[in-house]
Amino acid sequence: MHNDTSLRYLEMLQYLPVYPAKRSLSEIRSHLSEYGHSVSDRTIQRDLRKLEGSFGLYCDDRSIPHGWCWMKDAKRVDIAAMDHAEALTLNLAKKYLSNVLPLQHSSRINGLFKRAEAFLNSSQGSDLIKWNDKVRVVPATHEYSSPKIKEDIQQAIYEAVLREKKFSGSYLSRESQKPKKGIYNPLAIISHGVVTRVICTRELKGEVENLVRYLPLHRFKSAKLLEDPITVPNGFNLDEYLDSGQMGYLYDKEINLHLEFSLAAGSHLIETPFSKHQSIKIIKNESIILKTKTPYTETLKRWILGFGDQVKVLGPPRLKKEIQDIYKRSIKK
Amino acid sequence: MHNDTSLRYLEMLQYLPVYPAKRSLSEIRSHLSEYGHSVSDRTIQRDLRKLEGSFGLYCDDRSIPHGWCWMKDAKRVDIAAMDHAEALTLNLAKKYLSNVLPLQHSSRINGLFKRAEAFLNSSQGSDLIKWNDKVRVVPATHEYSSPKIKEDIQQAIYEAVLREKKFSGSYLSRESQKPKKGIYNPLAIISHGVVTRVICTRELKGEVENLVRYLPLHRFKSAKLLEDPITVPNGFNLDEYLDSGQMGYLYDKEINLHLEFSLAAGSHLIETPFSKHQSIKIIKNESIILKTKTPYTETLKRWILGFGDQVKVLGPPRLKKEIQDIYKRSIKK
DNA sequence: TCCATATACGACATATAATGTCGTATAAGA
DNA sequence: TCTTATACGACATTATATGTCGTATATGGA
Repeated sequence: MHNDTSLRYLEMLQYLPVYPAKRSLSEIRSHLSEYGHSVSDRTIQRDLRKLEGSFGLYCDDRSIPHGWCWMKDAKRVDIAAMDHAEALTLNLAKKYLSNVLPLQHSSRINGLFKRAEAFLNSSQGSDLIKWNDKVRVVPATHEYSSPKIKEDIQQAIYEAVLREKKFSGSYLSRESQKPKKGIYNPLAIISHGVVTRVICTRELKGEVENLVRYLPLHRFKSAKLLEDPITVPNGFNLDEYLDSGQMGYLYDKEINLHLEFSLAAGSHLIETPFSKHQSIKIIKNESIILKTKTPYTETLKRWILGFGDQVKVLGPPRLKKEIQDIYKRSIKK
Repeated sequence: MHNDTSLRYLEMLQYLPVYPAKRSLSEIRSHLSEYGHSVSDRTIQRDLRKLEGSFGLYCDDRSIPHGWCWMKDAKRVDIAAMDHAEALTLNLAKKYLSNVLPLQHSSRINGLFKRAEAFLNSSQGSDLIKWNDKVRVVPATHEYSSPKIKEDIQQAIYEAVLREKKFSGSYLSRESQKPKKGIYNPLAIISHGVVTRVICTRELKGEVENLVRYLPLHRFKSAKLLEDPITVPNGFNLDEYLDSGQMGYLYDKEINLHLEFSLAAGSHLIETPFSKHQSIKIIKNESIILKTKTPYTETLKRWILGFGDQVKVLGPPRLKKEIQDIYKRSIKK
């Protein structure tokens, strides 16, 4: 016999699916006994009624046997059983994120991914189907290898950011040979492609520098949380800082972008719009005209350049000239 | 008085952090009483000892008061308390994924994200700090708006893929005005940027077509899982299919890419390598040479073009010519 | 329509578990 | 060294959990 009742409760809660799906007494019974909880039917029925209130279970009693499940908005739905769609989504998410965020260290999200894989591997997820041959993430843009970040460093800096505490650390800048020790005032975390950065100011000899830096986490060789509250530079605001283009290489806060695509290259805009407020016009099945307001950033420039001769810049004139100049310089090389 | 013991157990389990961190008796006591479980100290101590074995808790008894926590590799760590680093990571993950995967429908992952936000909002996550002003995902590539997919359609198709069952559905192709009904043999799911596709064959009048299609989920107007097992086209293999370039517009399985970057544009390769097997050479602080083997895909071409005149293709010759031709055509426009 | 079967659930007796209390031992910190 | 907080064994006492039985009722054949 197993330890006790509470374990059985958990096993049950974990076996019940989320709302539209449901489980009957007999299913629950055989699941439980499979896991070493052989109890009478009556006990199971009582268990369910007891858990119902505290966990937000729902009992479909329109027919017999009743069908039990979690309500969709229950607080602790995360305990509930997986279904195929969810397990697959999680697997995609894992593949997506693994190259982009330093989440090797999150035992929770890894636990979730593991559960999804366990589900997919289980017979419940059907008879040993090679699901792994059925899911792929094909990158739509080039994927760089992501830099390694040490768990304790990430931990310390993230905590410092959230608790608004300073941290001491040694940082190896691109130019120098050996790491430099210092005290940092962390202001925010920015994830930018494969690089995660901490926005911060540095202190030298107790004097807070005015310069706001954006330092990649992976260049820190050590970091230790301090208990002193941070000093925020006068009037610092994250969005303003980002808008000022320190990171995104912003050229202009808003331009009226006007592009002409070849039909082949532009048709994707019909289903996956450039932005929510784009307007497109299909000309005689020959080309596609895109008009939209957008900030002019380095990212936008690269996006346009990536289409090569499949796109022609109609406006604004400044952008048109800039792109043309790039082409001219390229040819001369 | 509250419902019962099991709830208190859960509350406790949820309050304990993962390994390096730990909680003492007094902390646990006050947390519990805050949630309406006012019990004697002895009871708490007994609870912990009882749960210890079943859940893989660890008790640091080198000093008094003992410190309790989850072992890092415990089965159910997902119940454990969040910490700052994890909550922040989850919040980043949410921002990342939300534009890329159809996961509005996953109650579990949304539950997880909600828990992270609840943690960040709680006083535990420190005194009402505006954490939301401290985390941003700055897209490294242009972000399209993602097409909407209906929950039930996604559900049905994902389940069909994983259980290797056919599904019937109506599909609105780009060209036609009204959806076409049909029976589909789903083979795989591919996530490609903001577009999620199902790889499948179609059946017409009970006859399986030979053509393997890759249909975006968002173009399905309905989908219903059938119980017939799928018919897999002779010799179908997902990786071979993808390698054949149906989706990635593959031009060549492997080329010896040889590029010359300006120092400014290429220096990111030092920390975020193009791939694991790249070789780079920094020339006289003037330029950076990248050599690597890589498949030649549409994505690669766009990546190169995106750098504009900051990069010069040295080889292979075919690629060099292709890029040059693109520039020439662009200028003529 | 009726019957066999599986389920739902109230009631009750009983075994089991949970809890507070007390006593003693032992760290930690002042 | 003293004070205070914790750890934990033991025990009495509730409170709970559980199987069993009985009755009612829905379901799905026959």
